[in-house]
This record gives sequence, structure tokens and C-alpha cells, in this order.
Amino acid sequence: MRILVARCTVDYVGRLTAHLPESTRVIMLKADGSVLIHSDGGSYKPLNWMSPPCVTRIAVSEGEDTVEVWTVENKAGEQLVISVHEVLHASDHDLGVDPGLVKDGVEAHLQKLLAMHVQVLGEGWSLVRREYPTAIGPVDLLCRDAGGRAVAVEIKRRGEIDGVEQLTRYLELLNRDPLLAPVQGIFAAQEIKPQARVLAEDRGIRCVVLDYDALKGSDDPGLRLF
Amino acid sequence: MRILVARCTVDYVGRLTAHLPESTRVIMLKADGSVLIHSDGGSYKPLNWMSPPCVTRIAVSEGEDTVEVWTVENKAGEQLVISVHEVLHASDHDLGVDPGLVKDGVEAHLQKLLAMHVQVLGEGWSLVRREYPTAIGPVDLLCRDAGGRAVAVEIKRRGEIDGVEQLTRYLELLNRDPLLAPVQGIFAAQEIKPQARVLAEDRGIRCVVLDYDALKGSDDPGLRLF
DNA sequence: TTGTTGATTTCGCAA
DNA sequence: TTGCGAAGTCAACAA
Repeated sequence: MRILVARCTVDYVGRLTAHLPESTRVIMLKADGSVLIHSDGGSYKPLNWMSPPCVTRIAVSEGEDTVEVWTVENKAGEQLVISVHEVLHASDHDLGVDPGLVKDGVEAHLQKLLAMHVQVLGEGWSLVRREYPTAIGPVDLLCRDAGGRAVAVEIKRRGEIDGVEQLTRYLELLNRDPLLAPVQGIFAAQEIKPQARVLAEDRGIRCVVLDYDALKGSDDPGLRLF
Repeated sequence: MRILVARCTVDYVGRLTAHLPESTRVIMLKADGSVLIHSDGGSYKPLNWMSPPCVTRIAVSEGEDTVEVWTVENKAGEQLVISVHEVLHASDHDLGVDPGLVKDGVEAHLQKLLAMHVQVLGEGWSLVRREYPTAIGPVDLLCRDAGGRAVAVEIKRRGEIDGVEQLTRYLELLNRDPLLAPVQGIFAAQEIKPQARVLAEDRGIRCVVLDYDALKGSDDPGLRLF
């Protein structure tokens, strides 16, 4: 990786056009060809960037101020043009291959955990299957309650309005299947936004708030479900 | 900004838990307190990070390998713990305040452009108003066709299924208003995904593909509308 | 290759 | 502050 601190102007022409006036910024050139331009604030998102795969072409300008013009281009023809006016720092580093990130607590884990413990949704409930396939996509969980009635469960980490819409579409479709109908709906999430809850309950969909840690350590029955 | 290249391990505990095994990485410490940990590939997204506002506390470990332990914490109690085993590079840089980015070509511009040229939707059409307010949010454009009938227009850069859902909710609401009903719907985007088109047309919503460049240079009538 | 969905999404605007 | 919608979203995974 090459790291530059430089006074520069930047132009991006691609999906949109964007321009950065002259200022001092950090330019990262990664081993895969990607380029990131960071300022000293904001967040993890660079001011401008080019994602790999892409190639960089460097032209030296003999004009007044500009020293080098870097043109970074990807296959789609999007261009990032960096005019480097003054280099304040430059260094190269061999980082090697990163072993990568290990995550825990994302939606896939929630789904797996709840599938293992559908009884927290109701006494005597059973799992039909995870990722139950339909024409418009897989339903997270299909269950049957103690009375044998079908229940479709949509799981989100954060429950918002589009999740309710998604479940509604599934329910509409599933209820056309005479082998399943009538199918009830459950909207399950670690956190449910008020508007999503209102919409869901207005449509007769039950909302369930999940406690990830409790589910994870749930050989014991100390589950908090709202 | 402080830039480190260091052999380190990293743990994040917050909205999820994540772990990075020991490897050499770039650590950026921005002036606003935020921290970014980058590897030599991937994309512009760091492996781990902490967004501002947050504070960093440094503890020196006298153990075998670890030199320093950085604990970055935000107000919500989320923690990023960086164990620095060996520093290969360190430098500080004064970047000053960035003048910021100038963008062109996003949805707001599309909306403005189409508002100025509603006649491309139909002969003799007129604009009632942009951002027409409803109880569930503003409708991008409300128009009247040559016959004086109301038409609600939803504009997207990329037309996907949730955009059709959004317009559907607006139409349902607007059609309860006797001064407006019946209200037709138009789904306008630079690009419309097949599934979104199917859903829209199934609901009687007309789909219109917009050409941004043509609209921009549209004193001439050379508009391509599908 | 295309499409769909999740994300420690982030970011910006408006109420 | 909160909520909502857009993003050069990106990225993983399935068909």
C-alpha cells in the first residue's frame, strides 16, 4: 500500500460527476489498484474513491502548479482524476494478505438461533423450514403453531417498514396456496421501529422483539420477548 | 491526522461483535476522534472502524508482545479495542478543513429537471407541485394530464420494487381525497428493474425511463422516453 | 452474469 | 433528536 499526503484537486466522472477543490488530503493506493481519498473528518467513507478492479495512469504536467495527474479508471469507464499539486508525505508498506474479519450477531445468526428455538414464539410450535422458497423469494421461517396452522416469520436485525411490506407480499402469496392457507405472519426483530409496528399490527401481523444474547444462551428459558 | 502501520489485533463489541486476527494493517486516527483500520484490499470500507464522536484511551501493556492497547468508545458504549503489537510506521499530518464535495446527477436533480419538463410525460400536462405533501411523506411530483386528471409521479435514479411500493402507498392515500381521485401513477427512473416494472404495471402504474442527459439539455425535444 | 438482500450500512434533510 | 429516503451505496450469496 502506498500512502500519500498531498495538496490536490479531484474530479470524479461516472455515475455522477463530483469535484473536490484544492486542499490537503490523504490518498491511499491499495495493492488491488483501488484508490481512496480521505479528509481529516467525516467517517469511514472517503471523499472520493475508485473501487477495484481499476487501473491508474500517471501523467506529468510541466505546468505552473500541478506536478502529476493521476487518472484512475475502471472497466465501466468511470474516471477519478487526481491532480497532485504538492506531496507532503509518501510511504510504501507491505501489509500482506489480511486473514479477514470474524463476525457474530448478524441477521443470519438471528435466523439460525430462532429456527432452533421456535418455541419462544409460542408453546408447541414447530419449524417447517428455514428459507422456505416462494416465487418472490425465500421466507425466513415457516412454522406451524400448536394447532397446526401455518405461520410465516420475517426476521430483521432492525425492523422497519420495508420489512413489513416484504412479509406482506409473502403472506399474500402463501395464502393462495390451499395447502398452507390461512397463513399468519410474525415480524421478529431485535428492534422494531414504531411506524413498522403500527403498519404490521394494522395488517394483523404480530410483532416480536428478539433478545440476541438471551437466544444465544438459551438452554435456559430466560428469554425476553418484549 | 495520525497514520500508523502496525501489526495488530482488533476487537469490536457493539451492534455486533467482530474480531480481527493478528496482521499488519493501516490505522488512521482522524482529527474528530474517529478511527479506521484498513487492509491492503477490499474496498473503501475499513475492516473495522469507530465513527465520531468517540474517545480513545491508551493503555500500555508490559506483557510479552503487546505494546499498547487502544480502546475507542462512543457514547452508546460500543467499543473498538486495538492491540498494537508492533509499530512499523507512524506519522502525523495537518490537513486543515476540507472544502467539501460538489455533486451533480443525483435524484434531486432528476426531480427538478422533470418538474421543469412534465410535458415529456404527456402532451398538455401541467405540474401541480413538487414534493406534494401527504400524511406518509411527500409525493415527488403531482401533475394533471391534458384532461385535468391527477397523476402522482415517483422518481428514482434506479427503479426497484420498494419504489413501486412507496408509490402504491401514496396512490392509496391520494385516492381517498375526493378533490384528487381518481389519481393515476407514474414510476419514472433512469433505469427500471424488470421485477419493479412487472409489479408496477400489474398495479396499473405506468413506467417511464428517463434520460438524464437529454432532460438536462432539453430545450431541444430530443428526449428518449423508453 | 444477474438479481436480491443485508449492512456496525452512512449521509443528508426535514419535522 | 428522530425519522425517513438516497447512496457513485458496497458486498455476499444464490440462481
